[in-house]
Amino acid sequence: MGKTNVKKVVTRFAPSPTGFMHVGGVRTALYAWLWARKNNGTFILRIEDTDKEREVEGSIDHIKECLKWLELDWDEGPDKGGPHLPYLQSERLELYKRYAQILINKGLAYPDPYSDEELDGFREQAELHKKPFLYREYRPAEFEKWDEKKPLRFKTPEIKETKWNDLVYGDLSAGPEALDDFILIKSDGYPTYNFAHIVDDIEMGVTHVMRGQEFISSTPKFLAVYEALGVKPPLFATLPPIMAPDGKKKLGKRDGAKDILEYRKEGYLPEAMMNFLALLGWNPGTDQEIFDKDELVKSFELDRVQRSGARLDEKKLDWINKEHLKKLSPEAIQNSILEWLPENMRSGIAGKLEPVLFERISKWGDIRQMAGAGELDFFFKKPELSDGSKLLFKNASAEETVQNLRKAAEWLSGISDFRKEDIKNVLMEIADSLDARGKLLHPVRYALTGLDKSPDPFIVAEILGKEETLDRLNGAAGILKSLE
RNA sequence: GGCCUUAUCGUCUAACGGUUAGGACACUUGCUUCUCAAGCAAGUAAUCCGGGUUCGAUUCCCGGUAAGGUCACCA
Repeated sequence: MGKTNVKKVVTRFAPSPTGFMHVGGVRTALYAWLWARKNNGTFILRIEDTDKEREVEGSIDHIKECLKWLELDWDEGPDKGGPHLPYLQSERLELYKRYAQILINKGLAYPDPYSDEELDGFREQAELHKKPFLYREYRPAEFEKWDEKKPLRFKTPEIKETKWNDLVYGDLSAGPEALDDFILIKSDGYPTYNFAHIVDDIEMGVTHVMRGQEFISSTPKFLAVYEALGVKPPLFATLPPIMAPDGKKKLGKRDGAKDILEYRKEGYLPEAMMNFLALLGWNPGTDQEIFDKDELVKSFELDRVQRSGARLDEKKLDWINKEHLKKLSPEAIQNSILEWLPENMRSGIAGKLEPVLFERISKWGDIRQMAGAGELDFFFKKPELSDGSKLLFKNASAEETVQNLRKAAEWLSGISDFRKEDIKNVLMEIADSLDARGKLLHPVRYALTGLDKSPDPFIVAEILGKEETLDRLNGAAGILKSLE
């Protein structure tokens, strides 16, 4: 063994429990997890619950549920323990006060004497003069003693330009405007994010901090605190923003960001989601696009993380999901079919649906719209053929389509054992007598399912049974007839 | 408004300063199929603009422009 001077990699995911998680947060978690796993390091889950106002009940469970779904296992954190207990910031208040005291003793922290109104006034002035608001310009000449009732501010030791290195963005810098006397401890006794995360990252030995690009502008403040504390800062890896699918704005809950667990409901595989998220802002530099978990861990590199924002493209997700579905073993599909079905379909007819789903999944990699979006409903109730013209195949006339549907119904009624093989034979026989198979098969499919795209009409007919099948075919013919 | 970041097909992206600017998704077409979202084959489509450095810029520098972020007792 050589020297082990190289510090063990420690990363963390530190969400605040303020509601559901969307792809943005989960991608940050994924990258931190990938980097830890790739380096045989430690991945910590830490809950940053220092804002009592915004806290949403159940969020912590939700966060854990998301990580579990994607199999992002944490080595330290809630439910798991570890050498740095507790992992909820709200239970670490004494620690933050201790660190605050260090700064006070150095003369680098002081209580804020101003009222909210006074501060608002300062801000208005700044805006009026089209200048950034800088609290330090109003810093009191002499510091009072902190009574723990007033907010405690950091006294920026030196106003200067800041330069630092980022693992993703390279050399970064910011002007002196980025430095200000920000709040360390709020008047309610809780620390701010700006302070708490630094203390915890130090205490927990975090070596790599991954977070969104919105933190670039506050990094100079963080660095000033590290310096004041006399601690070497960790390495920063800033992640590019994820943009909303339509607009150009950063993806946020307001503009339709989805709860990540919605995707689970819609039938996406966790591995597909992981694959998709990994590629949203990173690429391996090869043509490979489909990765399983192990391949991702192996291939992931911070220096191939993208710098520009990426738009969320669900079409790509669909494709990746399909590729993963097609790779599933028959056993895995078999075991999962019932689970993927909507709850109201799991009993009764579900047994009959299994082969349909099985084929659909293994051959087409298709489950999402089948089960998730309720497009299996046609098995349970007659589809509404609201637009009768959709029964027509390309340039087929209504008249000939009515004839074809009637002929199909008539011929099918002659089958005694209503099985998909015979159904297919009969229908194909009629179809082949026409110029285009589509002129028969399309209207039959649409009459039975109300969909352009569906499982094959033969097995659908078998499952529906003879009576229902004939009923739907004749019904569709009737609708068309009335359109003429 | 200050500070900061980013900029290659519609989208995600590749390209030691030298490539017919590559791949994937989406789209279109053909074949096959079961009419289909699978498969196979093909096609359309991009270096934001203007200067500079260089024998040569997608690539380096400067300036515009555009987009995003940030200036909270939110994280």
